[in-house]
Amino acid sequence: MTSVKRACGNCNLRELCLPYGLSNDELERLDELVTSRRKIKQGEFLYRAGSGFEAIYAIRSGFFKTDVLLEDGREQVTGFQMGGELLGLDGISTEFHTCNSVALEASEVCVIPFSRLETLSREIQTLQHHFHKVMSREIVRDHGVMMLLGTMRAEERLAAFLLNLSQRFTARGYSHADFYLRMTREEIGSYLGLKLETVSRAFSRFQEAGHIAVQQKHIRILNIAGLKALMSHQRV
Amino acid sequence: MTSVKRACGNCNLRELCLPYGLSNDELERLDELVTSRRKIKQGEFLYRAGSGFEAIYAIRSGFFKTDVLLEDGREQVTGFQMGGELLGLDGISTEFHTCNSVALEASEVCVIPFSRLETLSREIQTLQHHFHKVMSREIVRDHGVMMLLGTMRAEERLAAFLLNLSQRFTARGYSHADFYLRMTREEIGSYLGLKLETVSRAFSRFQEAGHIAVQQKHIRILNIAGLKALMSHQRV
DNA sequence: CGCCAACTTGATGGCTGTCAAGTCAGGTGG
DNA sequence: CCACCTGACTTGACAGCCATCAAGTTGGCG
Repeated sequence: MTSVKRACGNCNLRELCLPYGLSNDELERLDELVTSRRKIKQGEFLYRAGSGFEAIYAIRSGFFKTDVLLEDGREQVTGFQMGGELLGLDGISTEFHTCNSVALEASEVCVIPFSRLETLSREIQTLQHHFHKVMSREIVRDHGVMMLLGTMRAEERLAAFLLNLSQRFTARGYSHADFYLRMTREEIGSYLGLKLETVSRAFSRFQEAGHIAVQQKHIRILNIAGLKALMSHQRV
Repeated sequence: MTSVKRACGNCNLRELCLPYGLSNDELERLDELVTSRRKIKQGEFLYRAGSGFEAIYAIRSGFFKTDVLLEDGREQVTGFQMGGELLGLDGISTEFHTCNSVALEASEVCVIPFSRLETLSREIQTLQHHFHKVMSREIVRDHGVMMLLGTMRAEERLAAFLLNLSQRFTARGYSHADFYLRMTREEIGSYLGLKLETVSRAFSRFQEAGHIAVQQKHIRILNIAGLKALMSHQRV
């Protein structure tokens, strides 16, 4: 844990994160709340299913996955998170986390003590409303994943996944067409409800079709329209 | 629309709904906010994807489904909702609803104007916290559906679905083992990522195995342990 | 340099989708 | 009151997508 001054005011992710829309005065009050950061090494847990819930976390740098485990060992990756996104919202419900959060690369998060966030959002309407929007956005995102898992075929799922990543990298100022995957094929597969071999085969077919260039985790998107077209095919 | 006094104070669903945990004084203040109700006939929309968001809705009686449509016509049912549950949380994010909400039987909902709910939850900490819990619970529920869609086989999905319904009926004072489905096989299938024929076959197999008795939409659970056991089988 | 995890590719099989035909139940109108 | 009609459901046959099993390749790291 490290402590910081001006956590949010100086953060270049603030437009993607909790401080969105706050005035300078309000930002300062949020800064008083976000006083500690945590560094997480690759492979380490930010929190585990079953652990007590006290804070939510804003990703300052790095990349995470969240997953749920069934008693029999089956794993479902529920999401991949990057800078500016919030982690831990699942814990509010029961005061315990219900999923695991694992860093897929060396990362740093801002710790946001939840009860203090609630206090502050009782005082700052903008903050309150934006927080509600963030939670709602997560629900909408989850509906998109259900759609993906419930109705799409393997190649559609992977195309949707790549387009989603591309879009989020763009929003953070990175290339939309050239990026490194932080997760393994198995983790992609778990997220998409597929086996790693199926993911690998789909990558290969995309490459053969000239839609992307794959070199292990290095992805270059060559034909965005081609990927988008893949998603409008009905299940035959 | 009808107007009411003492909307929540007299409602027997209040322990399952938004008023949970409020004092009598606080309940009265919530009652001032929940002043109108809406009756929805079977098959009618409570709201549609794309329509403006102004309020969330608490189900006073009846049964709903929510679904998302893809441009090419594919439908994903994202949930089935019953008394005491909140509808419309998806709309907070963008000020527009992102899914459709359809009554599966004649229903009645309490209209909760959202901006007024935010105002009140800035004043009543208990309400604020409980609302956050409800949103978080929805996120956790969605993760459960992802797990179901991503890792479970057809019979496991249907068993999980029946057990979930049973549990929710129990919480509302109905029989856990004898109930009527409000949705069609096709809607169940959409929710579970299966085709209606597969749902129908799974029902038949459950019946042959003596786990349930099916007569169209009338379901009797004969062997809960048998259903639960179905869910612990690894994908072969 | 060697080891290991991650990945790719091929062969095969099974679960579930698809297509088709038939059954059932509820509602309407004569 | 009953015949008819329609939507919902069931059941069977078959096929295809993806999982499984297996073997080989690549790249990173000690």
